Amino acid sequence: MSNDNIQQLVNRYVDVSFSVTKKAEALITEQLGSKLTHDQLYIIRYINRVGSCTSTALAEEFEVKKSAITAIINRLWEKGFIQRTRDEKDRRVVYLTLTEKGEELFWRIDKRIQQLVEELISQFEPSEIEQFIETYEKLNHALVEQKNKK
Amino acid sequence: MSNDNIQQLVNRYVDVSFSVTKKAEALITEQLGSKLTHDQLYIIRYINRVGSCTSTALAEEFEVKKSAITAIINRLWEKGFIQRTRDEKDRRVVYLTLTEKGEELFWRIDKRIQQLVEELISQFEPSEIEQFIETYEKLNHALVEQKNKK
DNA sequence: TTTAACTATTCAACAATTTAACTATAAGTA
DNA sequence: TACTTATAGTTAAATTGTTGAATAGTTAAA
Repeated sequence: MSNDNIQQLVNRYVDVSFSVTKKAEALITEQLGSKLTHDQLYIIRYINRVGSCTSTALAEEFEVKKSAITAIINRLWEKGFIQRTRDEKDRRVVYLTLTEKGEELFWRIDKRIQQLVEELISQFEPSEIEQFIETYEKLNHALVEQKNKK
Repeated sequence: MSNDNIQQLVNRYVDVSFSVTKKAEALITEQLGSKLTHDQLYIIRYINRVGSCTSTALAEEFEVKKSAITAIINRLWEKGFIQRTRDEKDRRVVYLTLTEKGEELFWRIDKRIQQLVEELISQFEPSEIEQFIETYEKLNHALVEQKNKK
């Protein structure tokens, strides 16, 4: 593939992924109200999925330092969305879980997001969506490989 | 499409787009050194493409307030990567352009990014990439439509 | 000419991030 | 057992990006 072609592909990809992310987050902002930031929603979404996890796990998952996680968790804890529970066996470890209030909030926001997505994807063939996400996941895998090579 | 299917698609999409963005930015971080942040690179990339633009245009393009742009531009200006030029006809307007130093920096980083992408996309069929970006652009378009509806 | 609109900036407040230092706990070793 | 090293999490200072409100200067409209 020629340099010009690659240049064009990079530009198209960067533009469209940037634009889509921005627009999707703008849509979701209305659902978040002033209760959560996007990063906070991502964290809550993750904890909801795994049920319970540690700061270290979150830091690895989100590829940031642990102190960054502490800061976000503190804010969510102050708002009453997250609980901290010390492990009795290993007292260094703190397990993070959603409170009932946190679960309820996430459930409500997630439902609204699904409604928005439903409107959106009705315009696509299911096979096109499937192919799109598959290629995206393949790209993700290729990035992991490239990272491991170094 | 059933609710469960939509739920699954949303989850897969959010996960993979988040993951790819993180990993791509991690790869690029090494190229940026301590000279630029990612947002600063996005801004420089845009100005490089259009040649010259205003704060207002950047604020619209990046969907943030003008004061956020002023802050970023100030930092890039302090580092000597960006020039400000007042419009003589309409003295409210300030045109932003890259300095020679800014152009040279962007050129160097962009070249490295292309090399990285080249390694990556060699693993894909050109038609698969083309289809992927087309669907992505279609999604972007659908988001614009949905936004305008409101 | 006065009023309204627009362009950009400043400032205060907050969120997310990194780096470095620190506390507490657990595990390994001599 | 006592010393050392490693791990989990937090704290504090500094930087960056963000919003919202206020402001200065300029242009357009009434």
